[in-house]
Amino acid sequence: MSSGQSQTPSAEAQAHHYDPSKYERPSVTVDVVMMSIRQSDLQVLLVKRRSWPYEGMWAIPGGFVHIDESLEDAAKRELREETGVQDVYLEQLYTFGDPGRDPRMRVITVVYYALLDSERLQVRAADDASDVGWFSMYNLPELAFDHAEILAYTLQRIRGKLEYTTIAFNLLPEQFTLRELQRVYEIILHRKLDKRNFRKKILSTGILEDTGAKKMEGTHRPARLYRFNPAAVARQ
Amino acid sequence: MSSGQSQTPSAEAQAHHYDPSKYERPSVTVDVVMMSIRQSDLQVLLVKRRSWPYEGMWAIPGGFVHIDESLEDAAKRELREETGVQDVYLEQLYTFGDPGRDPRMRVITVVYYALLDSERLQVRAADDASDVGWFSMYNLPELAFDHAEILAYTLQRIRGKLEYTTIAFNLLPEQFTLRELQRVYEIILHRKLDKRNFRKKILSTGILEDTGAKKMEGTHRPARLYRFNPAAVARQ
DNA sequence: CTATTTTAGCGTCAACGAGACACGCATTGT
DNA sequence: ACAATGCGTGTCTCGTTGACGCTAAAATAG
Repeated sequence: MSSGQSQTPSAEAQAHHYDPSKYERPSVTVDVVMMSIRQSDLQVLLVKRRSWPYEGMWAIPGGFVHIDESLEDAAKRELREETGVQDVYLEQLYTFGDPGRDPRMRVITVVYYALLDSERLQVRAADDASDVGWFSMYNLPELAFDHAEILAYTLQRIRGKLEYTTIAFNLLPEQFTLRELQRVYEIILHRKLDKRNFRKKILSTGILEDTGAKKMEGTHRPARLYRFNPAAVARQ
Repeated sequence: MSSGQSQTPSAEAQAHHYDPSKYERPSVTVDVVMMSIRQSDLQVLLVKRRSWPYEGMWAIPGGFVHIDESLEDAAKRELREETGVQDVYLEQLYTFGDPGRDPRMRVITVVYYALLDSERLQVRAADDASDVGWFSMYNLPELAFDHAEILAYTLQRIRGKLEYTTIAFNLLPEQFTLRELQRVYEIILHRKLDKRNFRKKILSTGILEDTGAKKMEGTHRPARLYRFNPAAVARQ
C-alpha cells in the first residue's frame, strides 16, 4: 500500500487557502451491486478479473468516477455498460476506503446497489463475454478485494429496507401477481411467509392496484395481476 | 450524459486493467457532523469559514483524507482535533460528490456523524476560537456548500435509528435517569412522549441496568440512576 | 366428461404491542 | 407542617401480527 504516486498538480491552481494539490490523492471509484431475481433466486452480476490482482476471481463491476460526473451518474453509467438497462432503482450503499483494500494503490469506492426487473433484463441476458455472470447471493464464488464484505452488507441492507419501503417492486415487471411479490420477499428474506398474512398485509397498505387482468400459468386457477400504485407514500 | 473528457480511452478497459494515473482525480474529504445534547437541545458543532468560498459562513468541520489513513480514522482525527474527545459513537452517513458542490474543485466528501456525551464534552467546552460554535439543529445559521442538505439528512437518519438501535445512550453519561433518556428521545424526535409508555417500553427491553444509586436534583423526589447494559443485542 | 392436480383466494382467533390516561410518593424550601 | 416539584406506577382499548384449513378455478390425463 501507499506506493509512490505520480501526483497531478493539475487544473486547480485556484485553490485559495488550503491547497489540495499538496496532498496525495486517493482514487475514487464507484462499484455497483446489480441484483435481480432470476431462477427463483436473488442473483448478482459479477465480472471476472483478467489481471493482477485477484486475477481470475470475480468482482463487483465498477470503475473510476469521471471528474465532471456525479457519483450517481457514474453508477448509472456502469449499470448501462454492464446490462444496457436504464431507469432502474439505484441507491448508494456505503463507501469503503480502507488503505490496502486494493494492493495497487489507495482506492476509495462508493458502492451503489441496483435492483433490476428481471423481465426487462432478458433483453440483454445473453451477454457475450463469458467473464460476466450472474451468481446467487447465497452461493457466491470467491471474490476479489473486499467484495465479499460488500455483498454481505448489501444483503443486510436490502433486507432491512424491504420491510419499510417499496423496493421489492423494482424487482418485478410492471404487472405481477401477489404470489410473485411474495416470492420476492421470501427470496430476499430467505424464509417462507404465510400466504394469507402476506396478502392481508400488502393489500391493507393500499399500494397495490388491481389491473383487472389475470395471469394464467400452469394447470390451475389464474391469478389476478396487480400493479404498484406509487400514490401510497410510504417513507422512503 | 456526454462526458466531454479528455482522458479515457474506452471507459470499459479501466474496469479490468485500470491505470489510474491517467485520470484526473477528485479530492476526497471527510466531514464530521458532531452532535450533542446541550441546553435541552440537539446541537451541532460548526466552524466559521475564513476564506473564499462561503467566507464567513458556517460549515461542518472536515478535512482531507490522508493517503494512508482509513476513512473512519480520518473522521476520528477530525473529531479529536475539534473536540478533544475520543471513543465516541461514530458512523458513516453518506457520501456527497456532486461536481460543483465545491466551486474550487471536484471534492467528494464522505460524511460521518458522531454522537457526543455532553458531560465528557464539558472539558473542552471553552473552545478558544470564536470561529467554532454549537448550533441548534433546529435553528441553523446559513451554511456553506451543501451542508444544509447534509444536516437535514443527518437528522432524518438519527431519527430513524433512534427507534431500532441504542444510539441514544451515546448522548448521555454513563449513568442517567429515565427522564433524562426520555428527554434525549423527545429532543431528537421533536415531540413529547408519554412518560409511562416510554418507561414501560424501555424497561421491557432489558437494556437498562439499575445502578442502585439515585440522582437528587431540585426540590423533589430523587430519580433512580440507570446504566446501559450492552448485553442486550438489539440489531445494529 | 370425469377425476385429478395444482395454485389462487379467503376469515378467525389469540397474543402482543402501542397509546391514552391520573394519582400517590419522596424530597426540598419556607 | 405544608407547599411545590418532578418521580414512579397500572389498566384498558385498539390495532397488528401470526397461526391455521378449506373451497375455487383452471389444465391435463385417462
